[in-house]
Amino acid sequence: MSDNSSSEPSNFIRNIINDDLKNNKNDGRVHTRFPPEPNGYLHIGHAKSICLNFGVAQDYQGGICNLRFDDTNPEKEDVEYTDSIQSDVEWLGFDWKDRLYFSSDYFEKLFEFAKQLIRDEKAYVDHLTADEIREHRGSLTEPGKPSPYRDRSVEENLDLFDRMRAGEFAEGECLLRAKIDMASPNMNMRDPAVYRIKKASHHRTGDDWCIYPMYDYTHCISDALEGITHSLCTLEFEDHRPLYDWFLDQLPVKCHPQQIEFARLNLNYTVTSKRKLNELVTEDLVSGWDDPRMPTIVGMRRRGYTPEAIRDFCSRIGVTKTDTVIDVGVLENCVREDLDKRTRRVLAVLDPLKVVIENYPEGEGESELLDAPYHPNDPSMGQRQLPFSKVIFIEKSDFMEDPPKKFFRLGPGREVRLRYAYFITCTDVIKNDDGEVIELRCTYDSETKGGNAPDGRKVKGTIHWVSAEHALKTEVRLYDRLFNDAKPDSNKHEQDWKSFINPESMTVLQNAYLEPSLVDAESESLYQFERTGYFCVDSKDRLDGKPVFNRTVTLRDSWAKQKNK
RNA sequence: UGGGGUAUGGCCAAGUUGGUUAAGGCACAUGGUUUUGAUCCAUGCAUUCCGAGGUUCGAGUCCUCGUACCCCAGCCA
Repeated sequence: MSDNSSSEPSNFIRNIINDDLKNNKNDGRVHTRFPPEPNGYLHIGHAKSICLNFGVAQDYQGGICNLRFDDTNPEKEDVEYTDSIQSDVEWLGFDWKDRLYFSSDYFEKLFEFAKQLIRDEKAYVDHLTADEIREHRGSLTEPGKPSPYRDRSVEENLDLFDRMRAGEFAEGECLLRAKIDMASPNMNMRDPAVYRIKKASHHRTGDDWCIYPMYDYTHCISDALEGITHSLCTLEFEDHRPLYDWFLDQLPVKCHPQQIEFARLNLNYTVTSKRKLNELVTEDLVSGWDDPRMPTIVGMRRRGYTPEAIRDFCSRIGVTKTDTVIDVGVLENCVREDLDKRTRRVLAVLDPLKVVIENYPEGEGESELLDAPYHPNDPSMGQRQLPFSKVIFIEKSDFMEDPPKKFFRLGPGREVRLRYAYFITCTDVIKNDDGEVIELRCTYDSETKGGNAPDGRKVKGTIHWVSAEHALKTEVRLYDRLFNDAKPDSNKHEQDWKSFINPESMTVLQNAYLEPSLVDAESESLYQFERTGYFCVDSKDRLDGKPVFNRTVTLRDSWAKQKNK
């Protein structure tokens, strides 16, 4: 196995692994795992962990990464989640090969190990109630007190534990605890629970068990059984490391993985707590886990984010132990960067303004086809033909009756270029009774076909358009950030975080006119609508058989900045 | 003095055992190219590394004392 030689930036975890390799620790193996609990959908925060665990493994020759479900709490878990998680990890571009594991597969071994702990007088069955246990635990500044059941005999404990498994006790009546140190300054070491009674059926083991092992006990042993070398987890488990090590030190396992903690991902303007995401879904504040505004993998996918962009994002933000908040703009920028090179450009008018070209031939069938490349900087993407005719639509925002000095677009008497078509000059403005501009009259210069004037005259603005008679009219959804506040997830907003939901996070346009080539756009396919943004075909909804488009992200807009000055 | 962590520009983040000019990305600013006010290209952007002392020829890197913030009292993970 060789040192990390990829282009991935160095980070403290890679440095540790490099050192381990140098010292021939773990016989030169690098073996990680991604260990989600199947109790919800994966989100951008998980993507960071996935990219780290799978990424680190694949950058070392022979390195491997397992997918393991930490499924020790049947009340919260479900196959819906084991399925979606696998599909998400796969979509992100990672492959666990034949190494799909479940902690529940180790239940029998875990049970035997627990008996070993009892025999070694390292665990006991406690009959205190949950409240009593809390009282005995002490506080952050005061030591705990031992349970009166702490010194039961090995025989009694063994018997009681067997009877727990046999279902002789009610939930909460008793539990198995590790016997460590009730006075430890580390709360996790004050005789933590090892097994509790839950008369719930498990999504994989059904009703085989009525006692279930706790995370701390299960996780380290699962890692050891799988031969994991580096067990990467988030910072809040730092205090659990002594316990992780304690269990493995007591038990006859040959492998003792090294737990290394890194900071979880925080993104501004978004929430990533499972509880909150769940609330958004159950309270119908969004359309589901895959609502394009959700920071879930399925949501981002439906929004048009690509695995490449998400992976790039994860590598850009780095891996450290510093508690930070990443600007969501970084993610959006990764998406723009990836989409810029991979999408075909098309013309789409989202907020239409009718334009009649008065000197263009009139009548049925009076139209022509204009060549238009799919990507100005990448000829290999080919081209299509755009139908042009007397009546077209342009973007309302591309016309101003009284334009400021730096406005390059259309105005009374002004000339602009219609992309890949002709120069047009606005000759008349038609308004309704409310004074609202409802139609423009223009003339075109037939010499400028394709967009260049033979006389060499220049035009400042180029705008997009769509032929009215040929346009594909369909639904386009404009998505924006779900929250207005930069920190909806902070403690301060524990109560009112939902009040920061951006009322304009989704705008449905029923009146969008797209170039006709888009009728056949495939589900999930990505485009750039020139001058407005990147869009993808929604994977679920259609409108009268026609594709519906979701805005993935806008284009950078220096004009908008200019305006705000 | 409960315990465990973290502090490098607006946001991230390199900085292998102290060695000479503090990487890179994002953002921002300014110019150039451009039939997308997009892309692309160029340039600029920390006399300073939470603070104060100290060691040293030399410290972001070592020592001391402070300060701020995060995590921990589920039979959740």
